[in-house]
Amino acid sequence: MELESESDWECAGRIKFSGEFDLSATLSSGQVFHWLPKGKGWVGCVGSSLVGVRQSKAEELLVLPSDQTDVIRHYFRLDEDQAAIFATFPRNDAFFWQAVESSPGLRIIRQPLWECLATFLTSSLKQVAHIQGISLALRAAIGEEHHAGWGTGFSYPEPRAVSEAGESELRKLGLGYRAKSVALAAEELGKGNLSLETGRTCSSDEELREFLCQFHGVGRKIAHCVMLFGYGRMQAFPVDVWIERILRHAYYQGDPSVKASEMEIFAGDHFGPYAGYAQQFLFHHARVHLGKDLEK
DNA sequence: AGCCAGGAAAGCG
DNA sequence: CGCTTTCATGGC
Repeated sequence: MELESESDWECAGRIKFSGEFDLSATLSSGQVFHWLPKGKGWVGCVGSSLVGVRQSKAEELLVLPSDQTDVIRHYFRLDEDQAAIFATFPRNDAFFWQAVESSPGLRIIRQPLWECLATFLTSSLKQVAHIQGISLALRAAIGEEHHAGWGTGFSYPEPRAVSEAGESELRKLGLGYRAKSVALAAEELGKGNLSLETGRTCSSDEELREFLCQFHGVGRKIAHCVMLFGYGRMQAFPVDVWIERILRHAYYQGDPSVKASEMEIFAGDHFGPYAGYAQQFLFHHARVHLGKDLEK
């Protein structure tokens, strides 16, 4: 089955939701890196479940197998009151709303914690296309293969499996110097005396960030990515090179002396409790629509 | 406080 | 085909 014909989706589950949602844009927006387009939809794993998803209408998703609809609804935050979130954004920021308008259907995904941490550890100083390649190679080499009549996919390997593979194996998969960080984190978590679940109980964002920064290779940027895409801390605002460029351009008249730390504070202040959500619009807009023009 | 290694491929001309 | 850049961090 190539998921190309209507009959391939006949037994799919159906999710009706309200608000803006763009499946393709969300899966290609640099928060998750392993989904592959197939036929009219996308195939990938959510945790250890192989899932096929297709946007059949503006406000409808088809899900294979049909018993994964709840998982997918949760994964893409389709149960959230999006209008209420949009209402928290600053109304008088024309630049920001232009970024929203260019892809209003972007949503923040709720990712499993370990694969989120490991993936962003491998993402440092790499391009999205490259992270995708490594991410898939790692899953295919160490992860578990899942089959369905309509497709195949690999789940992200558990910490134990990554730790057993070791740093040298990860290097062979193209992780470079990042292999050390991933191997160390896998070792730490595989032993079982430390769990990422502990982070869920942190009462403040600062506490959670400090918890995450204990891992080798995790600084503020990666911590904020895991907080936003994994823990659902919607105010976490990762400042990477793209965000730095776009904020400098839009809010600081291109002033090169403004530092990332200052931008972080400004963002929380300016965009509010869903600053991380706002970041995703700005990031996507910077990459897709502005690109090189931003340099000047 | 600022600089630089580390590591590989995509993205440019 | 070569050169630069790349969703950073840790250590000096």
